Amino acid sequence: MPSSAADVFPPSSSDAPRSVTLKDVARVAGLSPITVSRALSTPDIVRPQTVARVRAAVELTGYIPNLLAGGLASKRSRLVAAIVPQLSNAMFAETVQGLGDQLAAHGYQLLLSLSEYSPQRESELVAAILSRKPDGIVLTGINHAPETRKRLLSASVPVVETWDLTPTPVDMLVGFSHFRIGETIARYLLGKGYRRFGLVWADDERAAVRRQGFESVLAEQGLASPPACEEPLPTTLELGRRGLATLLDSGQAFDAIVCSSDALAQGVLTEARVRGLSVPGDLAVMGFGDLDFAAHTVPSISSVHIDKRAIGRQAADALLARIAGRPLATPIIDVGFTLVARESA
Amino acid sequence: MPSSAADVFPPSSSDAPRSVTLKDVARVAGLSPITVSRALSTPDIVRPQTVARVRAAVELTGYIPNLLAGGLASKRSRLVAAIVPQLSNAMFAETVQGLGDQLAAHGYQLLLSLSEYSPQRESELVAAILSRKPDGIVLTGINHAPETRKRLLSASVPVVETWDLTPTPVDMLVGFSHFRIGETIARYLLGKGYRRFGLVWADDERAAVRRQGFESVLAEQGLASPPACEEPLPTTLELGRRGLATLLDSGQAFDAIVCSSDALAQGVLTEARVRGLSVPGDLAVMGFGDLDFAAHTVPSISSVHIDKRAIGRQAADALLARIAGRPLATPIIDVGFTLVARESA
DNA sequence: GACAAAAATGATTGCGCTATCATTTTGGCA
DNA sequence: TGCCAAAATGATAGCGCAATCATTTTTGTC
Repeated sequence: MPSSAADVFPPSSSDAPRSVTLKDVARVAGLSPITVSRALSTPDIVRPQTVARVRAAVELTGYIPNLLAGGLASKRSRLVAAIVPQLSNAMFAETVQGLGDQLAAHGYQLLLSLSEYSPQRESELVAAILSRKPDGIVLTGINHAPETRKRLLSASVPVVETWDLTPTPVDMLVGFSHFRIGETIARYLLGKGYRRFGLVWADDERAAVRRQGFESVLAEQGLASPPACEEPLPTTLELGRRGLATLLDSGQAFDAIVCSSDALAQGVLTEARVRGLSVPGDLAVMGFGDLDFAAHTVPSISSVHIDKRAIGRQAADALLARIAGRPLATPIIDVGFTLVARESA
Repeated sequence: MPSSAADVFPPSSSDAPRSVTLKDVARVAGLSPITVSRALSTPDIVRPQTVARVRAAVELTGYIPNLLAGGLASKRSRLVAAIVPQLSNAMFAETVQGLGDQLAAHGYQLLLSLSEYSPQRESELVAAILSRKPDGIVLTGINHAPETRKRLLSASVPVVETWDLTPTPVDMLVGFSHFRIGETIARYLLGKGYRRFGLVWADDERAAVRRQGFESVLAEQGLASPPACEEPLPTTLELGRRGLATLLDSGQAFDAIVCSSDALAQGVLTEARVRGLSVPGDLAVMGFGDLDFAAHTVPSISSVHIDKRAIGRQAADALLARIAGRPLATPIIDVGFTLVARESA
């Protein structure tokens, strides 16, 4: 039962009690504000009994520090910002989870923005993010608007690019080579004797690089680029089904379908079953990402494993090290990948 | 190829050029800082030609406002914080996506924290969040530590609880009734003639309420609480398979398996197929959440549709209205649910 | 117990911005 | 043209905290 409208008017400004500040705590504790500040942020340089007095006063007053003020004064915001294309994509959701967990474990908070795969949008987001003076920034991918790069550099804030690999990151990088994944998949499938490939592929930049890697190996063997069905993002089981349907209905013959994601592969598996095609007997299927279901479908999906969560965790570690002034062994971390051969290919 | 260690030492503080401030822009534009501030935040009360001069100076200097300072002075941070249990759970990822999109469209940024389903952790996160002086807070669920509620109220910040329903929210609420979902599922399945139920159920608080709703209807019909296999979070296809296996191996007979999520249902479907059980012929299967794949598996999964993204969007709208001082029609928004009958049950 | 060194605490100042109030400029109208 | 109200711009102060430097207290040593 909704309450009356009167209940939901905003509180008038007068009834918002002025919030408790350091000064209030100091008064209650009988100390100077700066000592209270130290007792809370660097208790090791304050006498234990003083710290105890401060703790008691904090408890009594219900004091919650104001990080806007603290950040302004100290130039450290304890905030890390991340931009990912979408959260609807389980891959990035995992990375954000890893990033968030690791940051929280070190007292940092996460400011999250979604770029929807648009460099233009990313550029605006970076500007908005920089206004919060984050201690670090995590980006997805390595292709940014020129403006983005310029802004990041002039802000001289630690940056980690993720989910891709380049010798020339803006600053630091935690990722892997999509091109090599494409090559690896091609060699694996060729090695198993497959020759008539079909692609069910998402329309994204990193998937495109995997495709280049894949086709480069085919080219070496004198094989032409295979027919492909391109799908929008985010990839789903439905799109995978439709992708296979489109390929098969084109009248061409295939012995292996390569997908740019496990969700697509699951759809291909489903459509194949509906059409009475056995996998991998009639048709092999290859996925990418090794999502949680890949190992447990029937048949299980051969895929490429990426430690999605570790990307987030290591990005956090790289930033935290840089913030703490610890030197990094290397600014470029290649988390690698593993082709996981299962039943489907 | 990693560069040498020397490349990755943190920059010394001396080479970080002092960043451009409002004062710098004012000097370049030949105006006072406060006029520049107005030209940027409330251009309608500044002469167009003055705004243009400011714009030019901003462009020239590459000025990026400092929202820490702005927020401290104005008591408005343009920040909204959200706490969800996990991002690995596609349900919450969708809600966060909806929330983030809507906030971004109105110039707000999202501070995201993960509680891992722990009220204790949630309580700590709320304290940490309040230090950033967010203009609004979005929580998942309605059961919070007493400390949490106290902190939120004394901060007098707009709050939206989500994903559940209660007549007594902390402030505002956007959700739906889990109990009624349980009842609805029970009535639907009883109506189709199923009587020998088995549950594959996640160990979470809201799922538990759906189960109560389900069992309450069974009790009305004089039916006992069905056998259940409890699974940890997040739910996966694998856990669904294992759940059905456990139930069947217990030697009992079932005509319908009810799952607390679509991922579990997909696993049950898979395990049933492996065991040669036809769905819904030998065994009906019911999911929850209507994830993207539910409509496209074979057989398709009967489920309960929740507009996950709308929860985020409407939570954002409620906060934005409150922040803008607009009265809300009601502080409690029930987004409802729809049982979607498909092939599996 | 006297002294220096070290540890603990305090006073002042400024981070960069906006609220508030004061002043100047502009434009409309007789 | 002159006057007044309205519009535009400016000066001042303060948001809450920590960096910096100054002062007081404690500790250890002979």
